[in-house]
Amino acid sequence: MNIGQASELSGIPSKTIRYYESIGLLPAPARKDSGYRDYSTPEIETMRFIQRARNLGFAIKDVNELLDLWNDTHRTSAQVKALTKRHIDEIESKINELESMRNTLVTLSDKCHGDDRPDCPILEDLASL
Amino acid sequence: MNIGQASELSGIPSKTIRYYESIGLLPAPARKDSGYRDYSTPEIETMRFIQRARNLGFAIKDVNELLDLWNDTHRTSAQVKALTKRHIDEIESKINELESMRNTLVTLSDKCHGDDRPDCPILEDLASL
DNA sequence: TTTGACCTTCCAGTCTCTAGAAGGTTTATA
DNA sequence: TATAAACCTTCTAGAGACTGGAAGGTCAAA
Repeated sequence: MNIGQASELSGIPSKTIRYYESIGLLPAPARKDSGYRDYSTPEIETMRFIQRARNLGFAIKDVNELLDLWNDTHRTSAQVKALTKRHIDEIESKINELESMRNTLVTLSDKCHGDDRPDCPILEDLASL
Repeated sequence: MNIGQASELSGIPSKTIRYYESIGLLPAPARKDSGYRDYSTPEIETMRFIQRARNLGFAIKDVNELLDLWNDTHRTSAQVKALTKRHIDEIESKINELESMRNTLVTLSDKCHGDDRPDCPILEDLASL
């Protein structure tokens, strides 16, 4: 099948499929006489795997590792769990950082009149007058 | 003062100060005979303003707007508050996205033995068998 | 046959820096 | 005074993960 249909079935835009191929995340598919890429079902499965992993926030490098583990019958579930734990830890530290920002911003915002007057605690805090 | 000291006082790396200048976030400072950049106190204040805004997650474009508002005596606090609210909304949607990822990952991870066996609900979910 | 929807490659841009190269200047020490 | 160390300069390229656009080839239907 053409890249357009592969895109629809996998949920990955055609451009991104080509990009994934260019960085080696996806193997180069067969080509038709026209030069068009020609995908088959197992390749679509791989794309869906990639798409789900990306939706869970795994970096491309991690997705690559997950694909390797997926294809390795000698993998241990400990390996997968360790990779996932690392990722969870990263997500949680990002959440904490964002929550801290949000708390500061909400506190400042609540103190700001938000009317026609120029005085504003948000700017004052940034300038730390 | 030299860029090194400006960097220490503002908390912004020298390289980043030059980068901010190159994109017009910071005005080009005076130069000494040697060609070295020569900063004075008000410029450090601007840098600190920028650094605090960046630490609160404002994008460069937003920092630029905040600087303009800071320097505009005819600004209204409503303008600042609106910009801040936009930013808070963005942060909250990122937090929600990350929390949703984390919840899924934790659920899957909890079901994974994490031992020497190869079977793993995390991979199974990604492959959606 | 021609139109429109596909497909191809390649280059550039996004965002916010950061590393490194190659070289000039200043300061401190031997 | 010589020289080494610590600064500073500009420039280019790379990170991560795409996305847009240009210029052109292919295919299916009217």
